[in-house]
Amino acid sequence: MEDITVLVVDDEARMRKLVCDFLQKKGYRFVEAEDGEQAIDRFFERKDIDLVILDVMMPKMDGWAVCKEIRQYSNVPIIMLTARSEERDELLGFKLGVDEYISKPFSPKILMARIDAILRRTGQDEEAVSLGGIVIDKKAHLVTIDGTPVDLSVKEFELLSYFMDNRGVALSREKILNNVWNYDYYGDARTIDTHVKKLRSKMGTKGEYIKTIWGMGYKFEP
Amino acid sequence: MEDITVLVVDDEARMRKLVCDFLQKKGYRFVEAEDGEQAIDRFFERKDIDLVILDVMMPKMDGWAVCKEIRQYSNVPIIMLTARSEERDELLGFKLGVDEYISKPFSPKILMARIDAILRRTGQDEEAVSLGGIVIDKKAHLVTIDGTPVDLSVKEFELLSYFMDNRGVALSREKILNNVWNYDYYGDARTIDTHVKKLRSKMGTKGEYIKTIWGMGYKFEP
DNA sequence: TCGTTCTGTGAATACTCCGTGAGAAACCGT
DNA sequence: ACGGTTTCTCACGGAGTATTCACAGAACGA
Repeated sequence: MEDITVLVVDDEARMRKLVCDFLQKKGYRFVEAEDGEQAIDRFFERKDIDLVILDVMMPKMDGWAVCKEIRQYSNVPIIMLTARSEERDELLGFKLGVDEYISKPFSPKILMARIDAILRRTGQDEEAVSLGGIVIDKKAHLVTIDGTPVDLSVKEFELLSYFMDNRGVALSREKILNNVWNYDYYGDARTIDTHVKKLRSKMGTKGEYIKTIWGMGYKFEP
Repeated sequence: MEDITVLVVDDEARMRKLVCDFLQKKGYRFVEAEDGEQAIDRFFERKDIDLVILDVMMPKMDGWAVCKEIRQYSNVPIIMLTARSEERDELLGFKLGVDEYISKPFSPKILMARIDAILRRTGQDEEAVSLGGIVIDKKAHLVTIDGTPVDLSVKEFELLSYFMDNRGVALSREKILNNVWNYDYYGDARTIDTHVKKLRSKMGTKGEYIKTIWGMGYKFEP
């Protein structure tokens, strides 16, 4: 696969190495973190993490806490590594938005199979998303509306992309800033508005898909 | 478990009945469609379908086409029923956004287990609270009464949300202020009344669900 | 019944938030 | 370095909302 980056979080170096070796063999890129805090830092530093593999038991900040924090701002798929598969933990995890569980010890084959399945399911390596006549091809960085290509800047593209990944969901400005802009970006609130304006105008009639929710933010709804 | 509606699409009446019987036993509501076109109609007629079970082989419009069409506008989970599990089909399906495959013949137990798993995973039974014809979807920031959407301001939305989370509980003005407004808000007591008034009027007949408790506060009771 | 207390209501006011355009700043390829 | 493009900032006007207030009328208790 091309350019899929996986964040591997585990306090045991041996375990990290094991997982990373297999990831490398499969052609994925990876980033390591040895505790929860580092994981959060790494995740928000880089904006291109496509999948997180997370150990539950860790010093400083355990896997649940990391998961919760990440979920505040991102829908990135998360695989949890647990020492044992306890039913209770699984329920907690589902609430927090964990996508998959693997209990140690596991065979790397299983891990890789799950990774593939999740990426396929969440469409990280999908070619194009199509919604109500709007086709957005992340890989080609191309957008067409009803067949005719639309010229978007990078920010506009990312904004539209974020909207389309979250259709029907009310998105606060804060959330949009944290996802489309850098995590630590503290700019003017009007910035988003300006980009939304340009997007809307470039989208023609379909610009109405981007709805304003007064006092709240925006929502994309085809 | 409450008020989950499943759309069952299959051209064989026998198969539909089999699936629906089990759905009913599990307490799910269901809608049937016997071909692709009907499926699309049913799906967009009602806006409350939480899950689609879709046969691949059908006259007029096959399962793939239905899936593609639905995916243009909705992220609803889709389970595909296939005659055989062919690798190629699975790949196509994943691209189209199919959430799960089950190949015929299958045991109803398996089907039910998958349904539960998917609903849990996609969290369709979270977030949206439904009471007496009023559906409030916090994620989409959307309220519908008997199917028709109602336009609420943010404050009204939060107030209704608070009421619905505390149905049957007598709520003092102080409590409402502390929960819906900032806890350091020291405004006029009439403020709440005004908002309740607007809420009631926007809710039509269902406005009566918000009952006044004289000398005390309000209570929401569908 | 009557007075008191509390609530419903409509209008007026104060306020917050959004859309917009112009321009500054950063970025990029040449 | 230069010109064009993209991104960001800012201030303003208008739209939409929250809050206040005064008053009428309902509920309650004596």
